[in-house]
Amino acid sequence: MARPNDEVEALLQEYADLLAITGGDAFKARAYEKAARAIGGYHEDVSTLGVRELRAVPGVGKSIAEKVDEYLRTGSVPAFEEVRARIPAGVRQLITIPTLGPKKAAVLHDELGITSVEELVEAIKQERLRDLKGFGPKTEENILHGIELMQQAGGRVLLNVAMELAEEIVAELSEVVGCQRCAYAGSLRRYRETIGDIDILAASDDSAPIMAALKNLDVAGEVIAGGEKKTSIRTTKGLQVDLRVVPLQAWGAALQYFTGSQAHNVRTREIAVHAGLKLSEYGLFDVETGELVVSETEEEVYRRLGLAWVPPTLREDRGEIEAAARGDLPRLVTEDDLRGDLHTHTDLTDGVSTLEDMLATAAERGYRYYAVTDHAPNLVMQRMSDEKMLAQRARVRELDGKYRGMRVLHGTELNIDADGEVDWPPEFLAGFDVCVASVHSSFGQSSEDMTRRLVRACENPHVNIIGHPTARLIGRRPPVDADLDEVFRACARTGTALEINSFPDRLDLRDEHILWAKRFGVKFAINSDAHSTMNLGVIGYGVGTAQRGWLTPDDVINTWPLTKLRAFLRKGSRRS
DNA sequence: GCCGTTTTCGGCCCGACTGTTTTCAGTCG
Repeated sequence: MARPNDEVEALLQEYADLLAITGGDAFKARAYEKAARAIGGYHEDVSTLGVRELRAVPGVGKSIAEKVDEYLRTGSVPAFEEVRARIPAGVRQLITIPTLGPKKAAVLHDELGITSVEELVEAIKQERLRDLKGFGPKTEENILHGIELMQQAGGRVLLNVAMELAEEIVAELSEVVGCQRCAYAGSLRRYRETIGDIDILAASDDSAPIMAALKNLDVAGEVIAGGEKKTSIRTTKGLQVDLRVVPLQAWGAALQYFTGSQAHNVRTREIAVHAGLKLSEYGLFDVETGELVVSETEEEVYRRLGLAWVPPTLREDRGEIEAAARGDLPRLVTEDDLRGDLHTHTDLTDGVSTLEDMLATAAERGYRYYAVTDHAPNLVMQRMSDEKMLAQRARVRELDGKYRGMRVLHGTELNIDADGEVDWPPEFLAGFDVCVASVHSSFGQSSEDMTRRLVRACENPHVNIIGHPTARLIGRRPPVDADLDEVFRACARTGTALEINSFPDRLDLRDEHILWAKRFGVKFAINSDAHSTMNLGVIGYGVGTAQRGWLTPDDVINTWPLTKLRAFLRKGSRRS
């Protein structure tokens, strides 16, 4: 399901890397990087665009537009092939080793003829790096260590793993005497689906005790770097934690800077430069006088740049800068907007908590309505039967409104089979208040078959929500291959919502797909897919993902009042 | 290579830390 945009992004990034390795104009390499990012995040499918339209993509000029066009038409670009022929793919691999960048990789290739990570390890063993200028014993050690790390870990961890650790660290550091403020920033604050390292920011006049506290954490494995303003450790499990300590008066500028993303920061700094200002983690300064303009809060920094405060989940340079400048950033959906959860399980199937416990916990969260959606019989291992389901429904009706007045909906999670059919005949399905339908098998179907399968499920008048639409498991199973344009169109046409499944290893749909689907007029349901009372809280990760997809409360059916929701659940064809 | 109510030339985001250096290049975020 590689989007043409993703493919072109990868191609341009590769060329940028190779340019960096071959030396020459560093700005040229940066221009390709910038264009790569812009195309990766561009809302239109680049394979449908000609040279003129490609040039409308920010950062894409005549030269890159022509190369992209050529690539899309012929599958190759001579300029790229030429540099590829000179720099073996293995050399590019070298720069993925931490502490080894393009300059050192070039030296290794040019001086020693090294073309792969394996050859590099061998060369170090043979002490062949000893004579190279700029390579000392510590460099060798760092390279070997970096290779080791790369081999034992994919590097990134799931959002919840990083979040739990970060909250612990923030709590610990906040206790240090002299610590005036402490918070996590970085991709974690932006709710990216996986996290490469944890960024912690603290405010204090005396950084030493806070740095020491970080190094002394139980989870601290090794110290990667330790300075007055910045300290980096690696936890015993291999996750890097960066701590920056700034004076309290620089808090806003520092938080803005360390939240990123890099692309967003480049944009904000460019705006500063054009206004005769300089933006750094210490504040916004007047270039002429060197005087500090603002720095205490993020709001002030953005305002002085002529921008509304940008929610962290939007800071990816996907149009939020322009929207902030125009003053029409979306009013993003929040966890408080959610009136209910529409995909949950009990111990009747594979959940571990009873119906009563789930309802009690849901009611405590303040939900106004809540759907119980246990698995249907076609997932044979769940041992569902008509009798069990009807008995549960009777119990649900008894408990409806008994927990703080919360309305309880009776639903099910159907299984979309390889042909797009679901469990039970229509007359039985009609008895449910809400039906989620999901793919649980035959993940490897062709794009054509999978598309037909999902569209068929949407066309079923009883299917209200497509559960975890791409069925991916982050780091373990790729998304199914389908023509998402077709699927999104079918959802919009039939009044079928797409789920944003909040489980941290799913987060499915993902942010970019949400943005994409929204343009078709699709509605969404942010669900926990909870299998125990403990899981109901994961819905916060789904909300973060929805925000990354620019969703407002109106886009999300489980923020709606129950009467409006019920009307949606009747779908167009069954409107009474 | 891109881009322009400072511009079609001359800029391009900014700073911390490390390691190998005697004043700075490379890497990272």
